[in-house]
Formats: sequence, structure tokens, C-alpha cells
Amino acid sequence: MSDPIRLRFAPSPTGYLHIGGARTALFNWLYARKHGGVFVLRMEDTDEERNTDAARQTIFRGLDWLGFSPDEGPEQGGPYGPYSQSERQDLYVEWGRKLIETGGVYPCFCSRERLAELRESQLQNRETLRYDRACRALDPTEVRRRIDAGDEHTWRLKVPEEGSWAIQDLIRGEVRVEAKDIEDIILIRASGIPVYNFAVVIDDHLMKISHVVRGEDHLTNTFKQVLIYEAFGWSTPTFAHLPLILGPTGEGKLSKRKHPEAALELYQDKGYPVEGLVNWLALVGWSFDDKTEIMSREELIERFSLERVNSSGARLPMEKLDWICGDYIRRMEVEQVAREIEPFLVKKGWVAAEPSDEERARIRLVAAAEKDRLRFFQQIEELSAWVFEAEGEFEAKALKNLQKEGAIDLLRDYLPTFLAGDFDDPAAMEEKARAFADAQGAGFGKLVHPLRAALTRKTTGPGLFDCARILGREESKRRVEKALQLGS
RNA sequence: GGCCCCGUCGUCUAGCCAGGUCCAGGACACCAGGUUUUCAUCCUGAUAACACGGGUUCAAAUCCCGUCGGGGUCACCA
Repeated sequence: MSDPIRLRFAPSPTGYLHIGGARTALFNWLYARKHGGVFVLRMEDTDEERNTDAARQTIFRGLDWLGFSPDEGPEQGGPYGPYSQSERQDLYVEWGRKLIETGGVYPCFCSRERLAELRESQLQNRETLRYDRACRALDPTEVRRRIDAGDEHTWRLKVPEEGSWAIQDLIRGEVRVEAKDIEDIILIRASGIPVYNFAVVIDDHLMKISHVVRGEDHLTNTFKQVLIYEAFGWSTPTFAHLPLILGPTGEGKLSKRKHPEAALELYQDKGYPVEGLVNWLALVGWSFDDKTEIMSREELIERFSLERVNSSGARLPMEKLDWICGDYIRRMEVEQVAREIEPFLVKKGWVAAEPSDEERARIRLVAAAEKDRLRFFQQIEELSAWVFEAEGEFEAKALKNLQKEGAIDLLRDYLPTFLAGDFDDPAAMEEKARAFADAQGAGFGKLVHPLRAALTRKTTGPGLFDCARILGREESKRRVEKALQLGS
């Protein structure tokens, strides 16, 4: 009987959900779903400075939005809780004591000052930065005496002096490190509270995590953790270290300070369709084959594998995000697009917070007309400003189209035909317009360009008579008449 | 600096583990055409990469060594 598949996402609530963290969550979630396993969320919130409830909420809501809701976690509970490290301190202390009893650690009385000096001199002599194990050689009676005397001390892991350790990383293969390259790390602080690497091991073990899938920045931590598993006599989970997401120029990893695209909020605020975003995110560092790119969530689950995650760092292909999301939006139902753009129109003050039936109908028309052009829903603001703002600057080229020789006269002559048309039937309107242009001996374009300028102040946009339909007869009339004045 | 990871078109990647079918495939972006009243969509086409140097081999993007380059990590932080 094989052990159940259990994966965890263990973010630190620092105020935002990092896009790289979102991808880590995605890969964990995908793997768990694919193998019928459990997806656990664990808050690594022992840093009291930065740990706020708002920060925790950002993570919870971000994961909800992405659709990676945990099976077990701080909000949903579970059999291996609590799921926030801040509530597990007693556990760490307890297991710390056990390690002291079994002799896996030794007390270190070195002061922070001595440690700092040691670092300094190693730095100067260009030596490897590593604890010199001074306290490991202390005489046992001396140790006893100092502990009894209440001398402040930490506990360090007794790292074997010989040998090497290898992990079989699912993505990188075997990674090996020599004993001499690992120092006797502090496991238990002078305060009695264990450090991060210790807590992670306790948690992963107690929560029965089978696969640890995390960023490559944890690769070197892994060896320290493996040693701790060994000290406890526990078996290790399977590891997989994901390639890092780099900054836009390929320099360093993404940070919110320098790169706004590091924060998931950016994508939420801009209104990227979440399914498109997830599809895109899956493609950063993973691929199914040499050509498949558009995949639904279900297909992702079915096809995902850690073995096909590549090992080199990547920048975020933002243009591809736009393309993928544009594709998703184009394939959406008009009704859904209407629902998605509504909040943006409300925010702009273009429609009421509770749109009337009439406004709803217009939103739907706008959605239908513009959906092929949208890559994220916030774009509706610039795309449809002409609809909701009666007055505004003309685009230079649009103005030119209006001022062309004969344009105004043609428009004036056409106006009665235009207004007599059925505004709910763009195709019929177009037919009549073509007939009119023919009769005048003018090309269709000669009529269409000034009319578009008059109606929308722009040279681009949806089909012209779709534009007229959105505006309606009255508003269209007003705009054309205004343009006639402008041109004369 | 030590240790670890990585290095295919501008970008994301396939191919590498099991050398030949790869004078390297796809996608996005860009450019050029076509369709369209405009834009977008759609269609067609073009440009564009195995970091470098050795070695092994009949044969190397694929295996080995080295160099260079990039990244990560070295706290009583997580």
C-alpha cells in the first residue's frame, strides 16, 4: 500500500501573493488533483513583523480567485492542524526537546558578537562562511556546568563530518552535497524556539507531506532539512524544485518593489480572465508537448507532470498572456463578457452601480461589439470611452477624415437615409448605406470614414453600424449634426 | 568568495535521459501580403537559436571535460 499523495503550498504572508507563489501553488494543486491527492495550505507566519491578518486574507482570496482552494488549511481545518506555523510553536519546542534528548544537537554558547567576528574574519580571509564548531568540542562537564549556570545557548545540529548526501529531485535529478559543505546550523534559538528549517521538517513530517514542490531558492535548504529528517530517523518526502521566475530583463528574481507584475493583484485589477491566466501560468516552466498551448483546467490536470517541468529560470512572457487571454475572451459567451466588463464601467461612472435594464442592454451590445479586441477586461475603458462619453477629443486622423474634400456634404446628404434606418439591424443599415454611396457615385469608404469619425471620434472600432446601434438613433443624430457644424 | 542550479530563435518552449529521421519543431512578438468600411479576428509568407572550446563517436543540440555567462544560497529571517 503506497502512502497517500499529499502536497502543500507554504507561503509567507508578506502582504501580497507573488506570481511565482501562485505558480508554485498551481503546480502543487495540479499534481494533487491529478493523483487524487490532498492539497494543503500552510501559513509560514512566524515572522510577527510582517504577519497581518490582511496579508493572510490576500493569500486566501488570491487562491480562491485562482480556484486552488486547499483541501486542508487555516480556513478549512483538517486532521493535521493547526495549519499556521504561528499556532504550532509548542509542537516545535516539543520536538526540539526530543532532539536534545537523543543527542542530535549540541549546545552552543557562542555569543552573537563572536559569531559576527567569525563571519567578518572569514570574509576578510576569503574563507568559506561557516561556523567553526567551537562548542562541539566542549568538555561534557563544562557543558553541564554552563547549562546549570543558566548560560544562554542555542542548539546546533551535529552534522556528520564525513560523507555526502544526495536527493533525487524530480526535476533536476540527483543533487549531491558533501559533508564539509554543510555547517552545524542552529536549530533551536536561545529563546527555545526552533528556526524555520526545523519547523518546516516538523510540519512536513507531521502533515504527512509526500511531495515537496517549491521554488529553486529552497534547493540548498533541502540538504539542511534532509539532515534533520535523518537526525529524527524519518524518511524524506520526494522533492521537486521549480525554476525561478526572473525579472523582465532576466536579472534576478521578481520582486514586487521593482516589478509590478510580481503581484497577483495586478492581474486581478486589470481583469485578466482567470482561466486564461491559469493556462498561461502553467506554461511558465512546464509544457505538455511541442505544440499544445491552449488547455482547460481539466486538461491541465490530466496532462500535468513534474517530470516535464524544465529546470531553467524564465521571464514572464507578458505578451503571451495577452494573446492567451484574448483568445479566452473571444471564445466566451457575450453574456459573460458583459458581466466581466460591468464593474469597470461602473467604476468609471459610466453606468449605475445597479445598472438599469436599458444600461444592461447597452453593456451587452458593447460586450458583443468589443469582445474580439479585449485581452483583459480593463481594456474596455479605453475601448469604449467613445460610447459613454458624449464629448471628447477627436483622434487626429478621425478629424482629418471629417475635413476631407466633400466629406461633410456627403454626410449631410446621407443623414436622412441614416436616420430612417432600423438601428437594431446593422446589416440592413449597411446595405442602405452602400446603395446610397453608389447612387452618389462615391466609394463606400468616402461615406464610412467620416461617419465613423462623427460617431466615435476614432478611426478604429467595431463595425460602424454596430457602433450606431450602441449609440441609438437619438445620440447618433446628435453626434452627426455636431460633426456637420464642426466641418462647416 | 564557497557550495548548488541553469545556459536552444527577441521571449516562452519542443528535442537532450535511451546520439543519426534536426542544415533544429511550435507559439507569442515583429515584418510583408490577403480578407474586412476601420481596428481586431482569420489566412499565407518571411526573419530568427543549439553560449564558447576541446574530447568520445562513422555520426553530437543530444555523452564527457573545461571555459565563459546567468541565477540561487550561505542569519539565533522565512
